[in-house]
Amino acid sequence: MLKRRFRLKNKHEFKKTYQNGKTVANSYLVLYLIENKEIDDSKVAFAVGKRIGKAVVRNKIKRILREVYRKNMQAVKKNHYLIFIARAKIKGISYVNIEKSMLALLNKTGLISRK
RNA sequence: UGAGUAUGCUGGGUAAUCGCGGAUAUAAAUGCCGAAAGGCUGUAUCUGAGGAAAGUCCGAGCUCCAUAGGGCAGGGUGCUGGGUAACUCCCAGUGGAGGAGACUCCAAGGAAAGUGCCACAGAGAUAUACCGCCGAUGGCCGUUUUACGGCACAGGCAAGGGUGGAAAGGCGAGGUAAGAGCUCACCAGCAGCCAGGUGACUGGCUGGCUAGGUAAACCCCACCUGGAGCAAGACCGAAUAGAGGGGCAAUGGAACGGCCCGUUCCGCUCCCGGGUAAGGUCGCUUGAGGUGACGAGAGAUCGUCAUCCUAGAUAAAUGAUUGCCACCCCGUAAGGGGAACAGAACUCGGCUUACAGGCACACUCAUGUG
Repeated sequence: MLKRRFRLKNKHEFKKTYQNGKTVANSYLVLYLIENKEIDDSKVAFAVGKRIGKAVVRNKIKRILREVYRKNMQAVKKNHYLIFIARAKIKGISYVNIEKSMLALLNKTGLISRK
């Protein structure tokens, strides 16, 4: 899990990101993204809807997403709000594939430099 | 040994690295963010999901609405006794149903208060006569004429057939023209009395002879029952503008689960200086609490003493990776694979549903051996 200051928490932050943010997606994830120069770091949130599965399944996916983000957050550019939304296909996907999927989205938007 | 019945428990262990929530301690700055409330960092130690955390189906605590009030309506429960804070739960019994048995299951008050319904079939479903039986009595006819035979007209019957889940207790004997509780024995059912039991009820005796089912159909009877819920609710709190307390008067409106009562508010006036949204803090975990011993009880459960403190998040922490041991599967082996149902959200007591494995104890039936 990330520390609190790297998490997106308030309603207005969510609202702003959903309404004004850019969107990119692949088959497992959707990413909402907006730049905010008022903050020093980037803030992130993960949404896993009820369509994905029962509580145990959803928790598991959230935790994997957080873990993947945590490992790669050094490379992510600052001053952004990010929201990752899990899509139905993500069920049963391994840690490695989720990591690939997330990195692909971050590359696409230029938030991290391609290795 | 096999098949089964019932009860209780368990729901991998251990170690390492990286990471997160909470508590405590400590350090750094008269620091940073914010209007304020409040929050932010490092280190150390401790601690961090379940038996169902689930479904949200019952019952409570707690909070606010009036102190939760009265009547009606509505809703719930429904054999007996006990347990409990309470229950629709639990325990022990009674009655009924099922099973060879251990044992299991039951929404188990009232159908002679009333009403409704009982499809199809069938003549008829609280009511009948289709087939049928009889035709003693009365009628008609015949003859060998105070009697007998015939007809099946009046009429009698409900035994048999047939229909049905169910056809006016069952079965046998007597009885009769044929029949019928018409009479009798036994059985079932009903009422009364006696005995036993706290009671549901059980046993016996006597009597009159018969009363269909259905109340998770309306209904009757007895008992219980106010509403909303932690997004309850309390507090802190910019902008903007409102709200709280006391007194007064009259009729309308609104609110308090539906209606009636009842209560409160809306009006005027005086006083006070405070209140709302986003946001934040509290509520928030010490409780009908766990564990052990002893005692009471048939049991549910209760009492006494000792001891322990065991998640409190809020776009919501318990994750990722790996080693060893244990378990299951595949394989001669090296080795490979697997591990259920499922994630706290105010807290308890239950119920229900889901569930890979494993353990303990009691009992029943069958078979074998001694």
